[in-house]
Amino acid sequence: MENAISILRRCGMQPTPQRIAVVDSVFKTTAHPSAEEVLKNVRKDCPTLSRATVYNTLNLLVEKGLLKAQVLKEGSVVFDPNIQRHHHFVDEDSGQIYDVPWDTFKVPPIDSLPDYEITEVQVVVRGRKKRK
Amino acid sequence: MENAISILRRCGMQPTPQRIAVVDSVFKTTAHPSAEEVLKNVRKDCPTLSRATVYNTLNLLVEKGLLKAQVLKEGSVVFDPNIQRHHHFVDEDSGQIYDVPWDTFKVPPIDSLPDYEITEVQVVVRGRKKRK
DNA sequence: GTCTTAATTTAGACTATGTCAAGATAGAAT
DNA sequence: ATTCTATCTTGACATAGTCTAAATTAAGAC
Repeated sequence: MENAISILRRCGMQPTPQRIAVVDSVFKTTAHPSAEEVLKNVRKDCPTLSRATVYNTLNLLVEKGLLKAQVLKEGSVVFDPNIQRHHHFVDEDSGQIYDVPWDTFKVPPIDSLPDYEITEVQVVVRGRKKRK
Repeated sequence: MENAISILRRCGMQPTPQRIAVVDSVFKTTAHPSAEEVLKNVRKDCPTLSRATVYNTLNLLVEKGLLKAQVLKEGSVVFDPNIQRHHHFVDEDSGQIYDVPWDTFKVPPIDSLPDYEITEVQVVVRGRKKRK
């Protein structure tokens, strides 16, 4: 993983200890954490970290395009460091979210919405583990 | 639209005035309302309707399979009376959600997750109106 | 180093969505 | 009429997220 400090520098954010900790937490996982989960994780090392700082940092990173906010599960937005286009699989029992490679599905270009600018297309697959 | 009373009867729920009003509101629209929006709508006619009754009724209808809960926008689940499989387009500015016919996309069967039971597959398209 | 200013962080208040339990109410059955 | 069950309401609670004002921290000028 790229250095947290250089990620922050790259988008013109001062690399404070709080931000470094948030970036470390969210960029080193593929678990699609919510802001509250990031807060809980980072507070283990940095107990005074405030909720507002986590939300500010994550939202700034989304604005800068280094992180993608995804609406995939009930109750909270999750954050995805994978900004290449891809699909998602959601385990409806555990809530776990997995990336699905882009070329798993052939999504044709959308020509039927000429006065809209399409910002995102993805296939969302939901399912649960079979019990044998 | 099918009669609200018969919708309720069909899934073994007593057709009380509150439930009839909720069913009327959510089945006669294609606007994908949230529970809070349903509450607000129905309260115009039935001001004593409680929040819990709306949530109970909507969740019961989802359990019975007459309504589908969709996680498509930040902050709240929306309810969709269209239970045939289809895709969705989300206007990221207005928050409006539109149904997209199933055969707009060719989604191949998913063979790569043999120990999962797939409960839902849909393409989610997001975009915003072009300003000319 | 000190001062000034700008950026950042913090705590806490606040709002919105959603759940839950306890009591009140209404219907149906006897 | 009485009982049993289903439903509804109120209000408390939980969680996600935003906002603000004050405190901290860092940066730049001198």
